[in-house]
Amino acid sequence: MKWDTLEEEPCSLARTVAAIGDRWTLLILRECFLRVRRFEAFQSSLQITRHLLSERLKKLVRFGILRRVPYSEAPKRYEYILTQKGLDLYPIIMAMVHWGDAHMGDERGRPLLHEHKSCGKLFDPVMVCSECGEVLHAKQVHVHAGPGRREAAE
Amino acid sequence: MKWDTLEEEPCSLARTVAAIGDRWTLLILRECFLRVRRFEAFQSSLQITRHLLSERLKKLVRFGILRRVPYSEAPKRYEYILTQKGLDLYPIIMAMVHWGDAHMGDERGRPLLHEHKSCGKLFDPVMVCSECGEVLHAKQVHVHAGPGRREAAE
DNA sequence: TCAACTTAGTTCCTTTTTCAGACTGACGAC
DNA sequence: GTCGTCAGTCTGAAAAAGGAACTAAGTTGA
Repeated sequence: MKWDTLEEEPCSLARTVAAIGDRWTLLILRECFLRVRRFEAFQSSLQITRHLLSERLKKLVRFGILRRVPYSEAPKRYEYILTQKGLDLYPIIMAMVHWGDAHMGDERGRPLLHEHKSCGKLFDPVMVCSECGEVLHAKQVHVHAGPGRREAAE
Repeated sequence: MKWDTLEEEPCSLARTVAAIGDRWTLLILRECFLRVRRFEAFQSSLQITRHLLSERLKKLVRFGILRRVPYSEAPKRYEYILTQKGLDLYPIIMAMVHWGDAHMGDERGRPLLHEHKSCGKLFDPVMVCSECGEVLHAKQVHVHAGPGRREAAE
């Protein structure tokens, strides 16, 4: 498969993978949600090579997930800020954190705890059905081909 | 960063990324949730090289996400089935599919539609707070260092 | 004024991964 | 006995990632 055509596949997972489906990109996004915004800050907290960081940030900007915003005119300096499209990745990141908490933990306990400001409690993210509000399980879901799949098949 | 030490980082996202954070692994998991189980079936639907497929399946088995189960004794043939740990990845996959639907779509419409068997409706997955049931947004969440982070810092 | 520092990258070379495709081995069917 | 199926392994070439030095523009401080 050619990774540059992945985003045109008639599969939303493949398209998401095209945008954020590699190790560094996911770790960069973690930092974004922890309010890291600047090149040097990403580099030193992730120990990613400057080359790759530069490339990945460009890609995230190209996909409209980050915005490159000047914060200083002279010298020209930019920071990288999540767009709404980027903020919408939050459920993905939280789902991954939650799975890691549940299945990849060690005896030391959770690395991070999450507090919901609205209710003031420590919480876990739970995925529910938009229609009935019940917790979702893989076996309770039936998949149908949608219009985008049927057209692609023609 | 050395990818083989990623799973020991005091960060649940990093540990999840260590297990499933690459392009092929995510696509293989998509197939698993679409009930694909056999080597040849993965290979032909993904067009992944046999070498990589073999490697990725081994890794998923090593992490306890898939189980390699014989379905024929002579000749010895195996299929790969999601364990509970693997099934628990469902919210991650669904969150990615949903984001792709919302932000990476084209004029043809959604590739797949999801029906919730319990309520019979087409739905979107929504992430809510386990404590109050409200929809989660990044800005409504405050992060604290947990025991696993504090010990790692010592 | 000049050296040192900061920030955001780019360049160059080496090492590691991935890719494409051929090959293996055990069996079953014809 | 040869063709087909399934689940892989092997190999050499191409692409991606890693490591470290370098650039460029401005700032600070002595």
